[in-house]
Amino acid sequence: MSAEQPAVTRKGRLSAALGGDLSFLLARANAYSLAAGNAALATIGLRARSYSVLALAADGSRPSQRDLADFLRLDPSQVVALVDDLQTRGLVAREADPADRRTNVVVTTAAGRALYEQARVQARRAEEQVFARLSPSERERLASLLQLVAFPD
Amino acid sequence: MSAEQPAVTRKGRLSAALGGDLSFLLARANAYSLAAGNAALATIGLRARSYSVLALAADGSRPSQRDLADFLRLDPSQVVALVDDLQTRGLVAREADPADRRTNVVVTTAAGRALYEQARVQARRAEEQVFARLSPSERERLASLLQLVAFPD
DNA sequence: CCCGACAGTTGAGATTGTCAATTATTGAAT
DNA sequence: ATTCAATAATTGACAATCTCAACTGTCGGG
Repeated sequence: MSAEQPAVTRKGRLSAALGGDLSFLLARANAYSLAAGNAALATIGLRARSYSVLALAADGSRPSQRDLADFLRLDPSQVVALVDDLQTRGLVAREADPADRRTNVVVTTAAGRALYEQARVQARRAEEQVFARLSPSERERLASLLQLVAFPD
Repeated sequence: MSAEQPAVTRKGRLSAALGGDLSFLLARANAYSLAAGNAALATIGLRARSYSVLALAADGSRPSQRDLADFLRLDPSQVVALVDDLQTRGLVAREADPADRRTNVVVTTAAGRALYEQARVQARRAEEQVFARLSPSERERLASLLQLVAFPD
């Protein structure tokens, strides 16, 4: 016990109402994670959002914009803006889907892949910092619990 | 196993890049939680944000706006807008802090407490739905892991 | 008394979330 | 073959949120 805290701390007092609220904890943890991610990625001109699009495009899975919208839980119109931006910067390209002419497949350029490699390092750095207090096994446990919430198939 | 899924599902393919990324899982889980919360609270004219302010004001801890900003991880100017709104609707009031004239203490009115009781029911309903796939002990485990991330004292 | 720090407020601009409407295309049912 | 509901992408509009800078009044220490 540190000696310089009041008997009832401010955080302690406020925790009563929302402190055990999973939704609140999720929101606050996410706020930290987002802030750290954006800060780390700012050095290379990306935001968490654009990084996630770049990452999905970079792994060769050839996602459609619809795929991206579903997976990232974004409105399709947001994906348009994100891909527009990355495309203008020469990091990704829209390719026609031979099987369906309505569909655009998003792929990375060489420059996009190169930047993604750098971005990954930064993203990892941010994640390391945000989840520093969790052991590897705790991180796995957290991931599998979050999976159940994030993918309620 | 349903018969109409391709051998490699779309989700499965995309999961490769970000699927194990704690930051991404956090973001996606939070998106669900926020959407469910806002939907449930919309019936009584609140959003997750205003609900959280109301909740903190309602439990008698007499938080200052600074306390609210820190706890909810908001910019102080956002708290101004939130309290303005709740105050205009007669749900909370700003009280002078006798110990520090710079500080406003946010308290609930009778109407605010009454609405909060209704809101709590809705918030619980939303939470129940978002975390339906977690057992009580899994929820506790998740909460304690998130605490470490959300409050990195 | 002075002065750096803090609480609250205002205002601005960027980012994100949400929704409606439009075009081109698809796939399925006539 | 033709029609038609559903889908992918896009555009546009608007609300909500985030982030920052500047300003006022107050506090607390030197």
